[in-house]
Amino acid sequence: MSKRQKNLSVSAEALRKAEALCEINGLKLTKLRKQVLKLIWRKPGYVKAYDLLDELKKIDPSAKPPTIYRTLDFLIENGLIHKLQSLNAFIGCHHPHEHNECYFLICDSCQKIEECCSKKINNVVASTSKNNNFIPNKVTFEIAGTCQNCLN
Amino acid sequence: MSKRQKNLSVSAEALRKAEALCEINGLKLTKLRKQVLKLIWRKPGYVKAYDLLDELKKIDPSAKPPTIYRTLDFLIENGLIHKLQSLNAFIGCHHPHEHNECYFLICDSCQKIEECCSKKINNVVASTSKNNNFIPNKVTFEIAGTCQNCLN
DNA sequence: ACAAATATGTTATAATATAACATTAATATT
DNA sequence: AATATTAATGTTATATTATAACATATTTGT
Repeated sequence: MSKRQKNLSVSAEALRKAEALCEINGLKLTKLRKQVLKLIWRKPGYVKAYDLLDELKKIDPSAKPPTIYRTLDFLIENGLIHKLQSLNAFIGCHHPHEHNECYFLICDSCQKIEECCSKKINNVVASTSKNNNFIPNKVTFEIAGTCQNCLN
Repeated sequence: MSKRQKNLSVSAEALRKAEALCEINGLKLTKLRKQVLKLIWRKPGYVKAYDLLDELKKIDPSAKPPTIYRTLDFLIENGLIHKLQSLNAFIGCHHPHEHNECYFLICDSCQKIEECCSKKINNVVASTSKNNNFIPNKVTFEIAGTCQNCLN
């Protein structure tokens, strides 16, 4: 399977998951939201908001910054995508609603992102919070560095 | 000791540490850099770049965005302050150069920041990276939520 | 004293994001 | 079905965050 084919199937799978989840949860995955989600998945790595806006404009020339940012907000709130805080960028979530704590390995060299979800990390977040009498709400955990592929 | 006094002494201590470290490492803590570092420590929580710029302008009316951003870059590179990626904000480091991995508990309610450094977290970063054949460079770990004080 | 490197000054603009209000579409209520 | 309510989208304007590019000054090394 070619890279492009693989990406297409990942994207299609993500879209199906998103539709199913919105159905179940009574969320409206409108035409606009679906288009944006599709655009996000179309790129192999992460996407920047204004790049997304440029893509969207090709479909809907009247699109403007609030169009994108509102849609991103919806997708983030409902766990369909994540914001990478250290990059001001966005990326599709591979397992929406399974849980809400995701961690990222960001390759500085090839821009690829690895989404990691580990019990160990969750435990550390929980224990760190507990030790400080802190009630966690949103966790940002991003490790930038070099991926295996780029080391060679 | 009053809150203000405490803050003053924390700030003074931080400044002394910064001076000592720059001395040792052959870094130039110029007048501008020291002023900015002082302004950062003067606030109890975190600071935004343009707020800092406004403060700096009171001392030096010719200050402009690059003045602040360049100075922040120097301070970050040399471990004297941290950038909070999820807030686009800056905060002084309590233990510059002791190590470079710091984690933050950010109270959404009172804006106070707790700087946490834990072996456990370092271990998780190391093991997560290793499991993914990833060489970590910069870690962003920020937990937003509610602090003990704000729960009551 | 001179060259090179570093730091700062200055202008302009890029990149990221939101406020505020208008309109349209979907849903619920009578 | 008509109406009210809520949710989504459209639109204009502007706020916020950050950097590029080039000029000048200061410090450091030779």
